[in-house]
Amino acid sequence: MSQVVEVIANNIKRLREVKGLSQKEIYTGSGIPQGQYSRIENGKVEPSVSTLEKLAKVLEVSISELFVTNNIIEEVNLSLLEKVKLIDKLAPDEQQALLKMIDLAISNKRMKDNLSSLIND
Amino acid sequence: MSQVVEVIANNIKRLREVKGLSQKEIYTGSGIPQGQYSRIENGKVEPSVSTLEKLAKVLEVSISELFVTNNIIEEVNLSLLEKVKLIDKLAPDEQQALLKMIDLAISNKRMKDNLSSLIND
DNA sequence: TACAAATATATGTTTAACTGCATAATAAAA
DNA sequence: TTTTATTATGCAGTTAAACATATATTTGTA
Repeated sequence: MSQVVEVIANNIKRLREVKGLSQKEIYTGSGIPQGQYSRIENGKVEPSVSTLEKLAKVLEVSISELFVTNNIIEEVNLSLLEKVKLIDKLAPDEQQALLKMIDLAISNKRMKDNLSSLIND
Repeated sequence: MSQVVEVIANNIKRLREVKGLSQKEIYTGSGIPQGQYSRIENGKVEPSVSTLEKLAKVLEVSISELFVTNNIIEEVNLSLLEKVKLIDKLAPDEQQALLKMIDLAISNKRMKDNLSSLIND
């Protein structure tokens, strides 16, 4: 079974305990059958997205929180984020020009990567 | 179909396009059958977690990013953010050049804003 | 332009996995 | 031991995954 299944199982259990909820409160509150919840918390099954949605709701968290502990915001370098906000405020033509340059640099990099993989493989 | 399905579909498509990847690059790179990928990007199915895992990998994001809707990040232009993040992958000299141009454009805008406020106030 | 070939995207069908219900096994309490 | 609560499992039904096939779009060439 996937690595993620275990992560999900642990996150659910952790969140449940942190909030002082019993298993019963979770599966009754979420409408997930008890048997299924048993399998989920034991990592015996890979829950569907809609099931995770129900669980996130009773646990009062976003679905994303069931997958990882480190949020997007932590990954993204803040100054970069500020920069993005600023670019967003530029005049359309300036914005376009910048984006074109970025695209160019990126596609150029991709070409290089493809070439090197052709050579090395 | 669940609300989340649409969110996922949109996020995947957006990330793919921002990174300048074709559908083919995604489904070959992820090992997801072409037909299934078509249905996913069109929001016709609710992808399993392990499928999302594969997609997140080729898109070079965490699974949680496939779910984002109401985050602080939503204030900023998501596509723009992804694009700027790609700068990270470039060679240092190219990176610097781009960032300099961005800064230039931004400071240029500031100057304009300051001037106009001088004039108008 | 017209046509063919190639590429890209969408859909029909079978197989495998999760869900939901029923039931069983286990543990706790009286 | 009997009762009750809690957790686990067997099985039918539903849905996504995988494979095969079809449709649509793009590209190349005369």
